[in-house]
Amino acid sequence: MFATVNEQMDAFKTGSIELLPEEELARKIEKSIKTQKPLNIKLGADPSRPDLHLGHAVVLHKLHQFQEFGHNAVLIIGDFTGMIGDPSGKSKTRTQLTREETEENGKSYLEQATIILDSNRLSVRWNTEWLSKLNFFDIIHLSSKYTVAQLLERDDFSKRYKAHQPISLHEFMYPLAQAYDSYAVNSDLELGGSDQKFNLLVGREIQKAYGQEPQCILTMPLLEGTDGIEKMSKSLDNYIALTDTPRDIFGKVMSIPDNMIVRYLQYAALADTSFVKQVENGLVDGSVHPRNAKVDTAKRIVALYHGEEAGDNALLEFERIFKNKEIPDEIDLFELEANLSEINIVDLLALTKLAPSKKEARRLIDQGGVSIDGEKISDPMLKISFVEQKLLKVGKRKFLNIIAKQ
RNA sequence: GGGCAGAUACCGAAGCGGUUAAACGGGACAGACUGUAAAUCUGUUAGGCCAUGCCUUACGGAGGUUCGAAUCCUUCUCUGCCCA
Repeated sequence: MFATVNEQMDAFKTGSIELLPEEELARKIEKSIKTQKPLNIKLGADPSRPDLHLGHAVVLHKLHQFQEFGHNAVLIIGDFTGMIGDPSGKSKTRTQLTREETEENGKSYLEQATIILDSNRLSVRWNTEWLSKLNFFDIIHLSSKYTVAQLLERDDFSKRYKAHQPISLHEFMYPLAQAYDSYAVNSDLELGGSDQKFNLLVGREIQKAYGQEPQCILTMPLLEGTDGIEKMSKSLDNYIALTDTPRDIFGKVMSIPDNMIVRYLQYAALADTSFVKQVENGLVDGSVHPRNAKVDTAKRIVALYHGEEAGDNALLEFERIFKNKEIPDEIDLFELEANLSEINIVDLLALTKLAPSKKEARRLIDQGGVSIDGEKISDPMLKISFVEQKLLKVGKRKFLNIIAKQ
């Protein structure tokens, strides 16, 4: 049933940043082989952002790998902790969510996570189950196991502290709550992004304090967003969502800076280590053109979520639009009310939401970003009849067919 | 409990009585260029209109002083620092 200790260790370490402590995990794996009992691999899900993207996928794929080796994935939906708000990596206090929001987001998270995870070897736990039962005494008891100085060691806390920025007490409780989760599910190993290292380590301390064998921790890199600088996140709008269309995934990957190609190839496309090396070297010595490497990476990522064929199609579509400046395969149709047989171009842009306001619409026209059936529009007062269907194009990638209802 | 400092557009940050829809940087958007939605360069970046101009909102909230305030005063909310 299980692969050897060495095989597992090598596989798990691949692509990770830190695995601590290694010998301890080796021992756990050994024991699991001997007793034929899978390990509990914990991953905490933050339900404050319900849209999963390729950044989350890095960790989810790693968790999936554990599943493939026969281990038990324990996905914790932080519906309770979501109401606290994880301060990790944030310079500001996070907004707290309501019960309803976390519940809904948690469900949506789960749906998206199972795009990657094998739902057969997955147990899903909502941490309200145990955290909501703790009374004030329990909480004080829990907090007595950790010190303020220890908490202030955490990078983002100490930065905020030094910069005289507020840190609310409840934020201090977050790592403890997350650590308690590890105890509650008897975690053998907790996975997380590298920014989670501190929280994961607190888990070890708390497990020990509660008389449980401490978990190992495995951290994965934080994938940069499409801007190539900040980590991928929804709030920075530099993300590629798991549920994005093939066309969007492809296009967004093409928009990453060239120096991100290798990283995306490794962590988003999950290419073999040897192949990644090969491309990396090729880019350095010039034998691989960055555009081609990027196209390949984009194709692989699309294929990962939508299949090979979708990857190929996305490439063809991309070339058609941007290389040959043709129009895409499928364009949405917008039907104008029949009484609007003639409409002003500015009104049309606002009505179709291709421009957020009429003022913005005028600006776009000014800048030469608007065309109808390939003809650039320069007069914002222009009225157009849509008795027969026409193609409206805004910017480089917004297309919409317009026709008046009969 | 007391003293001090601060809150500016998507973000960071100037401005400290008028010519400020608010410098500058980032971001975003558009254009040019390109074997890329890379890089680079240029421009734009509150909303509305019977529009070469006009109107409405906008500098934490609410009042006030003034011909005129983001800029001065009062008060409220929030935050940091120091003292207890």
